[in-house]
Amino acid sequence: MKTEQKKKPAFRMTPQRAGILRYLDGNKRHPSAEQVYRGVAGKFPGLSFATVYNTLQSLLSQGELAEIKIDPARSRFDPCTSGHSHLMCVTCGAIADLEAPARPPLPRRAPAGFRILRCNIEFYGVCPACGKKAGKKEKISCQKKKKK
Amino acid sequence: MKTEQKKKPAFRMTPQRAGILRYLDGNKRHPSAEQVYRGVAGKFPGLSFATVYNTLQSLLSQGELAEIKIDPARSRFDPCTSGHSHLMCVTCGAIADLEAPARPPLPRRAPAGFRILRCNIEFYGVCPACGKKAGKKEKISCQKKKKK
DNA sequence: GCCTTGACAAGAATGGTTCTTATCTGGTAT
DNA sequence: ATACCAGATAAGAACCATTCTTGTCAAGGC
Repeated sequence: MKTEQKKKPAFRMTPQRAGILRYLDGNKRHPSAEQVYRGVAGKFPGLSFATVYNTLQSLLSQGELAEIKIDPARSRFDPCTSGHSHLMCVTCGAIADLEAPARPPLPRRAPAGFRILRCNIEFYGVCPACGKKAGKKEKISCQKKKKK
Repeated sequence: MKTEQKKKPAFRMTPQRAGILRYLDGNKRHPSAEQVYRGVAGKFPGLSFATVYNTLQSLLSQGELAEIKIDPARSRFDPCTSGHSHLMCVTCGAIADLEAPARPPLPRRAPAGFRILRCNIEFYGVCPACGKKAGKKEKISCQKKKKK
């Protein structure tokens, strides 16, 4: 029996995955799955959405990638998993990093018997570019545009 | 002209809306749209999902209702809009209130030019009931079951 | 060189939410 | 009272991000 020594055939590197990894590496834009797909599909014309999702899931479960749940419309991903928090522009959807990890302020009184595991903190605001635009046009509601 | 004195024909009370309001009033279960639908449809057999969503949207824009974004699979709603934060059981999806508003720890260094508007804090954990079950069966992953 | 295992592409399926269309209703002005 | 009109409703289609299915393919171990 050699069951325990072949425990890691899990992640096989393929051209598609290499492309996805290259796209994500050092990427500070917090892309959505579709952005990853579009960013990589240029070099891999046959790339499938399923491949992107599968690869992202693999990376998530390996801890190589973080899923950011700040955008109500879709998941965004961050190759930097250092547990920082994020700030999203409610107008254009851009996401910025906040270096302060926003120390989880554990609630003073948790409901009896509840065991708290983790907490998410997300900040929302207006980015410099959108703030400038809004300043000019006084009031603008570009919420309708969905940023991909 | 009496244009300015007819400024509020906006929200017309109807039996369906009354039913939805009655269902929500004092409801501490943080129901999803579907739960609202099912809770009210008993008394209004012809009730449409669109009516539920429309009514919830009206209440949201009037500030009579809060949308809770703690559940990744669907929106949940809270008739109590007092700005408290929430704690969700990752196993069964139950949501509890945390009375401490979890004082928003504004980040020390916001990215230059960003104007911060608001922040969300959500807590995740295991509720007493699920904690007890998990204690018995040692390790259980009932994540697959989607609580409606 | 087989054979198992994981990866891939393509597209269907899922599920929550929104939109569309036609109909209905209640209040207002006539 | 009656016609009219804005808003509400029902029914279901549409939408969109994500997941699942199916069949095919390739790499590594034997």
